[in-house]
Amino acid sequence: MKHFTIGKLAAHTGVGVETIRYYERSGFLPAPDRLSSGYRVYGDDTVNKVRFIREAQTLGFSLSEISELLALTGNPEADCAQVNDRAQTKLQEIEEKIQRLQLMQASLERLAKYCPADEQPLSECSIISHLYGEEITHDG
Amino acid sequence: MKHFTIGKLAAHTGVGVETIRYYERSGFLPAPDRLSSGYRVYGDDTVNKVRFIREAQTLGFSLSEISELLALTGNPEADCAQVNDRAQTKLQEIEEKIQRLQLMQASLERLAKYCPADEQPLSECSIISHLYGEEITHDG
DNA sequence: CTACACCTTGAACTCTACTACAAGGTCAAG
DNA sequence: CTTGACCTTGTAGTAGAGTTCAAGGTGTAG
Repeated sequence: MKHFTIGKLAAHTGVGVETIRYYERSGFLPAPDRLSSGYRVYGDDTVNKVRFIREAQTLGFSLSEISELLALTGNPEADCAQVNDRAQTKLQEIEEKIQRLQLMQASLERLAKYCPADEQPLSECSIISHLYGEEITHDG
Repeated sequence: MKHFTIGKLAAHTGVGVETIRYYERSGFLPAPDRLSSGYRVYGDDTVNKVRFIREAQTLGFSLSEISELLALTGNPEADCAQVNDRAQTKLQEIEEKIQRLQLMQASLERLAKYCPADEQPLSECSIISHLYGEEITHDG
């Protein structure tokens, strides 16, 4: 197991040193071991943990939701029934997000299709009307 | 076209009156027409616009990113090439989000599978190790 | 043994996205 | 023609997620 100071951890994950301390302060990362000097020492598992946090954030999970995801792991006191239960809940949330994104995707694709790369009036080129089902009439 | 006061608009979209004024102040919604009394009057298109904003927020888009999405629409000065271009960019972002969510989904599903509803030590039940490719060894 | 980058703590500051409040005008019901 | 819900503006406060700053300790290269 490699070990990192906070600066190396920050460099490997692309976040600021302050952010990592903030995560610790806020309970999103466990308190690491310390050197005699007081410096924090992290294992490479923490690199993955931090990357996971950033990943999940870009997907619309708040830090406290990410905590719940992280809580599915690493707690040897919890039993599998509990983990399984929470995993199912999170899976539903993820499924919903995917479906909504796919709706948005389909709408944008339709928009792009009806807005090809030449000049046309754009009054009907609305992602919203595409999303909310008002039929457009460009082909008339 | 139905029309709404700010209160009705808020009720129809599930957001607060203050939030709608905040959206206007911040340029995410256009300034609506006013009655002689000064009351704001909205058309039902605004209902869809506000719903779209909330939808997109839960999908991890910030308000300023949502602005960009909304800017793909409703501007009769813009030409289709421009709209098409930006739509493609946004489509890529959406595609990435979907792929990451699907990765997360697969990991959680694997986690749930290896953590069935009976008691086991959870040391290996890590969504992170599932995501970041460390092979687990429950079947040994 | 002195630079200088990197570490420590704690507190203050910033930005985003609201949310609440104060002081007052509007409008429909009784 | 008053009550009370709903509207107006403007300002201030809050929560989440960092970010910056001050004052000082650590560690290593020259």
